[in-house]
Amino acid sequence: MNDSGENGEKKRSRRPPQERTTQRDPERTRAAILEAATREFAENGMGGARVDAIAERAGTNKRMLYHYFGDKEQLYLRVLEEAYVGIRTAERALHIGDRSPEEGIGELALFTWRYFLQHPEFLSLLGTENLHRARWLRQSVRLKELHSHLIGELSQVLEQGKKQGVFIETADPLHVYLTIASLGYFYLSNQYTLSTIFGRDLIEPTHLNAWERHIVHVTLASIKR
Amino acid sequence: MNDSGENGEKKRSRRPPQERTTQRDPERTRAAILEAATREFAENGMGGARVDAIAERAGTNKRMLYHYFGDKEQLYLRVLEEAYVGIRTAERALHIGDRSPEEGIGELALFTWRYFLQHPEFLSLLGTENLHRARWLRQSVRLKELHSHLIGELSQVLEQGKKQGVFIETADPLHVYLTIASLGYFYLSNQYTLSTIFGRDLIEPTHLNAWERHIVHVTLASIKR
DNA sequence: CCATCAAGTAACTGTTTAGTTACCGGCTCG
DNA sequence: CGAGCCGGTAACTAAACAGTTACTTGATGG
Repeated sequence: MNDSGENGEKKRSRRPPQERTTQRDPERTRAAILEAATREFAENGMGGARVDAIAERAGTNKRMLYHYFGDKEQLYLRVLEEAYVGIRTAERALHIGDRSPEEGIGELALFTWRYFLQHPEFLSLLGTENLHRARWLRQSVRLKELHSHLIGELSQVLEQGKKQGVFIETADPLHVYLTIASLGYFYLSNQYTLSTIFGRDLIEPTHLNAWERHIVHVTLASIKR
Repeated sequence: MNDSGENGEKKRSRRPPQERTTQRDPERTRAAILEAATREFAENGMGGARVDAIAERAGTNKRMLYHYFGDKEQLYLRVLEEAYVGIRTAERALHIGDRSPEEGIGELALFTWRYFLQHPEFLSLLGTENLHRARWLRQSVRLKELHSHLIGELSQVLEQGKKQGVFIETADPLHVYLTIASLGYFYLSNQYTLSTIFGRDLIEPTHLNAWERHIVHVTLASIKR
């Protein structure tokens, strides 16, 4: 490229002042990148996210990002994995089997709705990943076993309800979970187009509360005898 | 097709042979661009879609695309508008008020599910548009009035059902539509991540049929007295 | 007390991309 | 018939982008 020439004894003096309080902290830098990447990917999708923007948001630069995560795709996969771990971990803490079957299902529905409401970035990441037909998620080994627990626990609650005669015999655990997730996901992730075409602001607290009650009502109505 | 002589007398001769059967047809070119754009935007989102790819898919080139549609954003909005017009037009042809209220709602649920199933590009476009918080749809004037008809007709059917004593008094038209749309949208648009994490191929005909029955069952169970 | 290594910075590079320009040729209407 | 318009082509350009390189700084164990 270029050598010293005029301005100094060293080979290349590209270095400006550097005012930054440079406290070194690998863990913090790593975490900052992950959090910044979560927001950037959630807001812009995989294709729209900018590596420069992630580095800037994290208060660091691209070099560190590539150092810790390899490349954009690997960083994205880490973000996605962490998002799944987040919801499944919170879900486990519910212990839906501790109450009556009806209460247990109602509680799972409430939890799912509220988690979606408080974590819009999770919904957004799911949307992006599905646009790409789970291209990155499929490569993840960590995620597969994380979900058998959910279906297992839900299955037990349903069985108990059937024995007690409160649930119909055809109730299926996967269907029940998909019903709950559908009603929460669609309402929130599509709120912008829906609010526009129907001329009603779906994110208003009144409407949010009404939909919360609706989800519990629909879920239970579909499995009660 | 080909000119004569030396071909070097003009100022600048950038022109290679040109073998194409150049039949001029503005309407066809326009339609081809729109269809190609629909596929490209659906597959890659607004950020991931490539203008060059659209032109190539349409069997034309970028110049024509900019000539007919202005720029990438305007083309995208046209694609989105056409997609909405498509589903709402097909929906109107149903005339859900012609049968019994229960049959009418069931039919709307079936129609919506099957339309989603046959038009994956529509679901994908909705996802992209919501990622961007309806940024482009909000600019559309054409779309607003298109949706009042749907809610109006649905409202009438529900009222009739309430009078006949088959539906509960609290049934709300927007909620009923959102329920139907939720169950179809989530299952299909998230099929890739869901199939991956639950280890079950949701697109298999057996599962599709089961979910179709489930949607009708849930919808009616949630409003029947 | 210095050799070494990890954390960090910013400028650079090759490629891709949206959008533009220079040019071509068939059809129609005066 | 011929002028000019409109549908069409391909090469060009400026900007943006993912990923790399050249280099600096601070801490620490021998």
